[in-house]
Amino acid sequence: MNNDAPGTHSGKTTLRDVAQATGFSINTVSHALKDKPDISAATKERIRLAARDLGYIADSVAGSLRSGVSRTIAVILGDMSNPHFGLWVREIETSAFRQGYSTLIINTDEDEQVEREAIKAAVGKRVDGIILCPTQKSDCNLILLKSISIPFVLIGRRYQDADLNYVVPDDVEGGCLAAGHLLDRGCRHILMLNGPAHISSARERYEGYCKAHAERGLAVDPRYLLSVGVQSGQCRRTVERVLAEGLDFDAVVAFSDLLALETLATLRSRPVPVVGFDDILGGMLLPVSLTSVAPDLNAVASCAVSRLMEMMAARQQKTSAGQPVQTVLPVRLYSR
Amino acid sequence: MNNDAPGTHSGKTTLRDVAQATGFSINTVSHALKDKPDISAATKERIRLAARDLGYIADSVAGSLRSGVSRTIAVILGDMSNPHFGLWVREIETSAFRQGYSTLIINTDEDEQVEREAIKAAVGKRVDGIILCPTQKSDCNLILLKSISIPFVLIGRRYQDADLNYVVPDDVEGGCLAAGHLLDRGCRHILMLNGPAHISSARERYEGYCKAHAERGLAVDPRYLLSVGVQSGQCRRTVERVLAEGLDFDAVVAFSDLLALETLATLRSRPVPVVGFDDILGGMLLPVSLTSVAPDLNAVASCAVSRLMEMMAARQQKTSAGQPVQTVLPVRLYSR
DNA sequence: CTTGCTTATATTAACGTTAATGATACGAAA
DNA sequence: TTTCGTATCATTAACGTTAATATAAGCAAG
Repeated sequence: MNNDAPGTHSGKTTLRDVAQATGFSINTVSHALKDKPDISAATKERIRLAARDLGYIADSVAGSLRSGVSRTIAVILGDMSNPHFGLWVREIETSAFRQGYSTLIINTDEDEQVEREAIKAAVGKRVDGIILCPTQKSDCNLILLKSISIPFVLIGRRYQDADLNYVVPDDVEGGCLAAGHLLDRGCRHILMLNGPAHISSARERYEGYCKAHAERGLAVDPRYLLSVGVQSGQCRRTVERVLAEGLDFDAVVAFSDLLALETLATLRSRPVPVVGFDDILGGMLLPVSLTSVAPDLNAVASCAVSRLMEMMAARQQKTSAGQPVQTVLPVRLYSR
Repeated sequence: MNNDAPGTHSGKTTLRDVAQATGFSINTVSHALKDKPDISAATKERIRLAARDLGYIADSVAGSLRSGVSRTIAVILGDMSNPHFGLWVREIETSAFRQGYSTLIINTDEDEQVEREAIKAAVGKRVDGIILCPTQKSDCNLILLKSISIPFVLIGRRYQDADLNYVVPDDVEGGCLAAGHLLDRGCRHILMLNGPAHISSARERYEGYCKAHAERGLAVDPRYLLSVGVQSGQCRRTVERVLAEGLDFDAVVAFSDLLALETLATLRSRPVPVVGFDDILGGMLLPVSLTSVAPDLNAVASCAVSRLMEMMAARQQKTSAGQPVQTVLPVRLYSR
């Protein structure tokens, strides 16, 4: 026991202070507060009391440096103020916090360069795992991420890569449900206001859209596929352009509920059925009705967290993380 | 130069690896990569190249431990999936990231105990600053926060405490604007579906509500003040109860746009004017119209970040943070 | 009565970085 | 020539924790 220390101590309480106060060694204090089995119950109690009295808060930065684990995860995605992503982040953070993990959030604004910096920032912060909704503008950030040996799970978007872990909704089925719903109501010219083609979910939803037509022996007119930026206002302009060009449509499938609602707002006068995605109205109670295709958003998020936790645990125990897990969650059509 | 190292190296690239590769000392490499002035340009360039080739990513955990700054801030609030908070977090994160800071987000669900753990987690992670929207159920977490010498800024809610730094909208004026707008339209029995009374913004908005009446020589009937939990569905029940009880009202001021929209949905049949707060529809384009009182939400968030940055800078330079800054941002009434 | 095992604690070293300080060489000024 | 500053780089120590290892005491078994 040689905690020879300067009498007074300026800053915050450290293990050393608690050690001095109790007469135990720093290591014993550390083990006691971590509830390790090799400390007697009486000692643990004494130390815990002293720590509480001194207002000790463990410095997890120092702990991380030594142990190599930070109990922090990073969530990297386009824009968390988008309700759809916001719900994910909320669920991820809550779930992680309950398991003793902190959550670092980074918005990429769908910018690949920002995404790259975000990944580097997360790695530098020594996060134990990353949940990423990739921009998918190219796969070079994916390559970067794979080159670093940090567990990560993709959410909402995926690559054709058997090594990856991801959790996505069944977007093919989703597109099929959305288009099928409208086709079965007699619509024959369904405008698809889709997301950018580099995003897997956009491609897959269009695939489902085509499938729904094919299943009913109907042809797909490619003129009805339009790509819309996700920024607000983009949709209104696109719809107005379509109207001006005189392309005739009797229904709309939109890439998100936000776009769907914007479409409804733009088409206010003419009552065209619109189907969106993500069911963001499910949690609220609004004076609008909207049909929407969605998975259980919370399930997607918590599934991603679970898988990431498994991978992080495996890594810590130096066991293999096992086979990649690729989860495709079922979607439903909601009428609100 | 004695970077005697084992030939091969398992894990990630560290300063030592770059030092070995270039023949410089670890310290020189560190200084070069941090662009300190005491390294020659040629050396900096050589080191930068080597670092890039080796895929070096600085370990900010180690850096934080040594330097005492983590370049991380924490945002602690009720529920970031609430659009109003989501916009704040989004703005805070983006603004912080641009200035080289990472953002830790913690949802308290308005639970005081969780808030306490959140603060401790943030302190343990050695964040340089905290932006907090306090639950205000009591002020014991505020006392905790003040006892730790970490800069923090309150956002959206405040205490009567001259020592605190906060950024809030002008809620008194907001309540006054909302009620005044309805009074001027001839409404005389304005139901106020307010937030819980322990929240400062709820109290202040009611103060404004009363002020608007007083300014017009009208009395306020306290039966028209109702407190509503912020969880979804609460509002519907409250409104239905009011209707059942036969309390007569000809307008509604709701504590948030979400509550306002829920009220509109509940009152669908009877067209009662409703005013909300936060103008969350401002960024979207929805097929609903809603009158709302709000500050510039992004301004609130970026103002909080600016002030926090100032305080963190002052702390780092060991200068005083100066007088507390208490910002009350103007609000406007928007008709969407 | 020793040997060996278990329990409870202490000691040592290390994580990767940066602050503080040291050292060297070179050129300018005395 | 000597001295001293300056520019450039190296060395040392420290941040606070935890893994690994050592030590001591107590007790059971041979």
